[in-house]
Amino acid sequence: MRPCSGAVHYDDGTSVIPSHKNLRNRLLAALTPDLFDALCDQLEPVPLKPGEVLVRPGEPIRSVWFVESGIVSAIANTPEDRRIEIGLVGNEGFVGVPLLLGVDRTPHENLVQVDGTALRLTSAAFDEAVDRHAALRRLLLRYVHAFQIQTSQTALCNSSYNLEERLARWLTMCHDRIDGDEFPLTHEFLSIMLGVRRPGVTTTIHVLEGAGMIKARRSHIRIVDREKLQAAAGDSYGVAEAEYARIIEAALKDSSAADAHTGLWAEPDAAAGRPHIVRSPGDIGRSS
Amino acid sequence: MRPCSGAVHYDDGTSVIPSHKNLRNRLLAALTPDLFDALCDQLEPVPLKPGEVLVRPGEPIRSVWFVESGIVSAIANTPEDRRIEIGLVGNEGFVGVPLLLGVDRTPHENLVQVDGTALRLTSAAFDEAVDRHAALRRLLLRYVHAFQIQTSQTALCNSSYNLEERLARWLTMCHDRIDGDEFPLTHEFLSIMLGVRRPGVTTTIHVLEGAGMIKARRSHIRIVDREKLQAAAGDSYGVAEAEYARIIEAALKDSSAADAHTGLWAEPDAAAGRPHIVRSPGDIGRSS
DNA sequence: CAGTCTTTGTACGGTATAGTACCCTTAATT
DNA sequence: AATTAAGGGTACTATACCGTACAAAGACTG
Repeated sequence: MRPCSGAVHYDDGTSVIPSHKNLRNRLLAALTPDLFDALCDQLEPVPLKPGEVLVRPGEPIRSVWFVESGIVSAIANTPEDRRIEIGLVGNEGFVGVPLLLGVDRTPHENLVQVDGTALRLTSAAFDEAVDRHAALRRLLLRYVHAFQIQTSQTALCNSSYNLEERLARWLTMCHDRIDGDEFPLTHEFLSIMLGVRRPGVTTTIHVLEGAGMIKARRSHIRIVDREKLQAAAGDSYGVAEAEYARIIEAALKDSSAADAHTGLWAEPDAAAGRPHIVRSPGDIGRSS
Repeated sequence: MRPCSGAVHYDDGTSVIPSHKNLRNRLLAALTPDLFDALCDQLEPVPLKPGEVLVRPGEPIRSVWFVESGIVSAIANTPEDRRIEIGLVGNEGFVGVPLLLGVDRTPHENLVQVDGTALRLTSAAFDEAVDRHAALRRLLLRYVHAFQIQTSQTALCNSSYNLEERLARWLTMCHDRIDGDEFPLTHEFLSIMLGVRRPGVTTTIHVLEGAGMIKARRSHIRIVDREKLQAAAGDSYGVAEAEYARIIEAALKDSSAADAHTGLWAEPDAAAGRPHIVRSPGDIGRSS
């Protein structure tokens, strides 16, 4: 197995050369080692800094990012600059979906929310890879569907769930995408994402905190009782996560290990060299 | 040019055998005659009846529908049966996007809203066609992007525009997808689509009617002043429509007529045998 | 340590929409 | 023509959230 072109530096000071064995991105991990090898040389490990804009509205998308850690927001906006978050991307997905669909730019935006790392592929290399490898293309297109469902569920939540439920959903979704139980987050930022007033976020956070679900520090939120938090989200959480599990993860279990025909690898996590919590969205009731 | 396997019956009593010359679906019309011919035999003209459910949540999608006339809603829902519309499909699109993405079912629903006709393709025939014809696949994937933008904009609207703007947007979008200026529509139905109370729709319709934008009859709404209506929608209307124009329509104009490489046909409307209004979404300020 | 900026806490009136109830009109059915 | 159902109009209170303002607390900066 060939090493990739650079090292990924983790928060704890360790760094690794990405290989199929220590991948944290679940899409890449689902590829067969052969297929991953074919991509490996072109994948460049890059840090994701909070506030960094990966995709700017109306400007050509130059790369795709397979998120290894951290969280990236997808944001819709209007000419008069109203904005709202329409989806989250963590290590279960990738940023740059329009390129896969043959579109070079989009009116939307991708913004790093929680810092981390990604494996970056130039648009040219990506185009070539999906053109050449049907298994890769098929897998990523399934992810497009999953993301479409996430967007739609966000739309539904924004209009028929109250702020408490939506905030609980959002925090639960973040929790799915990070290691550990705490992440940096200001009320101001949250208010933009959820499309509500900032003081509204403050008081709602107090409600969740009062119920013992979370613990808020300045610029940080820690998930204390994941189960309760998810219950507070109600049915606003779950549909999109179940769909991801069905079409990305369950599909892997169906195929035999390293099935040459599908090009997908059956048990990515079993081979993971770096220990990390396998945080499956929809893994309901997981204890922290 | 081979005729298709059946006839399409229009409301006015006429009926035609679909061919590339009288297509009303803008995606199919964008294909080269050669490519359309290859599909033609498998396209079955079917009526779309109001209330008909084309895609049921969680059940296998058996066909795709290229809409020729009428309007189909895409609806998101939760287990506890909250629902909201996340997009409209008319003759600019097709129903059954998940199949293109390699997914056989979806938690969402597709419901006929305004009656019309479609050209239906079985999922097997569709799979084979997109597998064989890269030009078709590329075109339809671009539509997936356009639809994703529409969904996202809907999400944005639902949370940051008031009912009057959203209703104006919705009616404008319907107007883009029908012939003429009137379509059947109950307040009850609208209230479900927009995720609001039925009486709220009634009073808001009165506002738009009072401003001379629309005329409401029992179960029907007629667009009287499209320009004003669109202005009332403000920036809630336009982003998705501009994106469709950019990636589907503008892309056609860039390529030369019947460009064998792209497989797309440059000027579909120039060859249209049946006269109909070319109603381009985003054709701002068109007079009725 | 003082100054300054960011983030968070709190308050208060204002408004859009929810929830509900009830009645009237129009259309379809017999 | 009488009956029934569907669609639409109106009214009332309730509430979730907005807009705004301002102060307190925490975190950097010289």
